[in-house]
Amino acid sequence: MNSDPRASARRRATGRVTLADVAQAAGVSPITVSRALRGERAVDPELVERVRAAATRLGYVPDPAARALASQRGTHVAVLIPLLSNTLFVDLIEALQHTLRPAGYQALIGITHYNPSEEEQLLREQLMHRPAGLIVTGRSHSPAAQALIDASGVPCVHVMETIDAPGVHSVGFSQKAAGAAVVRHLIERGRRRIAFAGAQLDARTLQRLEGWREALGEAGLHDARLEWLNPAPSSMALGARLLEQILAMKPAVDAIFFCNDDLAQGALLAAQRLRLAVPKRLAIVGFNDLTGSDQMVPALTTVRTPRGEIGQRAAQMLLTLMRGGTPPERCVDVGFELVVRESS
Amino acid sequence: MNSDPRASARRRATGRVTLADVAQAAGVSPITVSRALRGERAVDPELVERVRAAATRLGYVPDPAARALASQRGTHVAVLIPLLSNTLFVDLIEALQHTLRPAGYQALIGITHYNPSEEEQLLREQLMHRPAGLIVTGRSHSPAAQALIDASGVPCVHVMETIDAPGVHSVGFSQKAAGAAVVRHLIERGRRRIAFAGAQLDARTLQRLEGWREALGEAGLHDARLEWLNPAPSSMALGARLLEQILAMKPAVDAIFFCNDDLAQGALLAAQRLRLAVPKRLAIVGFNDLTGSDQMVPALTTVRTPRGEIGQRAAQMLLTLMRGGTPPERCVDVGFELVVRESS
DNA sequence: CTGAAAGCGCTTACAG
DNA sequence: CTGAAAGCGCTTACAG
Repeated sequence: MNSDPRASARRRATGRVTLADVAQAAGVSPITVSRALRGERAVDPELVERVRAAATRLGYVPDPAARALASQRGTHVAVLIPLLSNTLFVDLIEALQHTLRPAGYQALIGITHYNPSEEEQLLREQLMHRPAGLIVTGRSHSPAAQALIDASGVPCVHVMETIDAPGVHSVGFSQKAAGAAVVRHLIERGRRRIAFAGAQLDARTLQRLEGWREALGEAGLHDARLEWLNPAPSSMALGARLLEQILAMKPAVDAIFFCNDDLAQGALLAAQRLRLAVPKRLAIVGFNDLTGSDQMVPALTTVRTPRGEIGQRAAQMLLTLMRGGTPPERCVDVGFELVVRESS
Repeated sequence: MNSDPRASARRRATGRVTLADVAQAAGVSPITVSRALRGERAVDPELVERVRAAATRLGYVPDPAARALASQRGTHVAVLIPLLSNTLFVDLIEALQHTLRPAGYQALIGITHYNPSEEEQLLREQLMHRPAGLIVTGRSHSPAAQALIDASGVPCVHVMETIDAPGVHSVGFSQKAAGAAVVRHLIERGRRRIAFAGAQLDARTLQRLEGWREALGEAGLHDARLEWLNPAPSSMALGARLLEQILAMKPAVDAIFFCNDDLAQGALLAAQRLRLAVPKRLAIVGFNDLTGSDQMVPALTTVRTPRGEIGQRAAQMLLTLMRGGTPPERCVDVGFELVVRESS
């Protein structure tokens, strides 16, 4: 409560207000200030109050670099996603930041482009910066990447898929079950020749394919020639091309399940150019319920994937892990929702 | 050149290889290692070689936190953009990272949602982390934000617009000229009642509007009732709604310039539902050449904005600034390109 | 061109 | 529940 500025806030050469300044102003030791401000360990409530007041009065702002150096742990969370051009991941990022920022963590975004070696390289870079936590899309691609994560000891949550393995934390949904749900819906509507059109062929696409296979198999409708797999990146243009290829099949298909909405949107537009009646002659279903799918003509049937909820719950789980706690569940399934519109 | 591991790399408690270890192995002082590795100041080439070799041999990795603490400057660049859901900014981010990462900088992305107070809040947070540099979309919205930037002394480059003001660095193009170019194209094609449909109403949208006004004014075709401005976020659904509203006008319009491609795409789909002949009865032009615009039926005429080049050149300019240099130009104009397709 | 000293601002054990 | 000491790993002036 000293009002002499020289005594209450003796500044360093940098002009910055430090922990020591706050300690002096509050009449306690620096370490007590540190503990009081972080809420770590038990500190006399009255002291906490005094410290808080002094910190506010002096305009104290902790230095993340000093904290990181002393604690050997940064204040940011590294987030590895395949792409930013799929709005799926944009929604995920927004949700993550929404939960992480108020807790004092910055998200550092790394884009892997679905490339295992880029993922590994990014992981190496990010880990060098000692992140407090890690969010990774799906299972790591290369064993080397997984080894890096394990060796780092940095808490990690995998998102988008449910991964039920010891020591692995994940938030997502069953991509396979979602794929199967699409097929069952189409069968219910009387479709018999249901093609699967996949691009990129990343792990999750293949899991949806697995669901497609299983559901068709159970109905006795599976035919391997109905699998159209293209490793090129997913895009509207590719969807248009896939549609044309699949239409050339004999016997004709009566439905196509595209592994992502952008493909399905492109196919819908191509169908228009070809004057192909959707859903009358051909049903089209997408995946992810991306922007614009509800605007298409006809509106696209798809699977709504709760990436907002995934981001939020993954962030919460990571927060628990970073504080040294144990999350209630190691593998959280947030489910999915089939959105039936006009195209099926 | 000591091969005794104990002597050549005496580890700290953390097990980390430090500058001191490298110094000892190379037989020089730590500060010389620091300088040799950073390429700062003149160091005897032979020593540099020895230091490099020792660092490689020991697997030395600099600690960003320690560097940040000692130098009072972080190793990351804060990037402020309005949204990630407009792929425009995704392309920008990718280009920025592509140039920044090899130079050893990490991009920290802040999303302002076109909200000045969020921008200010983010700026405050980011600045607290002492970024090495700053990338901001357009002119800062609030004077307070600009003041924060100026006071911080952190090098800053503004992107997307050309801002020709003293002390301001920018890379972009003239949004106004681009808006005018669209209008001139439509006039050339014989259109006379050309509406402007804008959403979000951010600074750059208003600059395009300015170009629209000017070009129409010069042709004696301006009519204030042709301005349709909606502050809601840009989306396909809003584009559809705007189209319907504008179609109700009397006398009828014969062209609409949408300030962003997603609006135009939505309008194109709505036109299909309404069985409105585009471009015969109505020309539609968008802006930014986003994903899918070339796939629309009819394909969308738009303005291709070189965000990849903007990102790359802005990063280079910032790199120069961060190294204490002076970029050759303070305001770089990368231009734009009218892409005439089928909808106009 | 090179180095010894001091310091950046915080936190981690270790005591009490 | 609180604190004195040491240290995290680097860089900034200041000398020479």
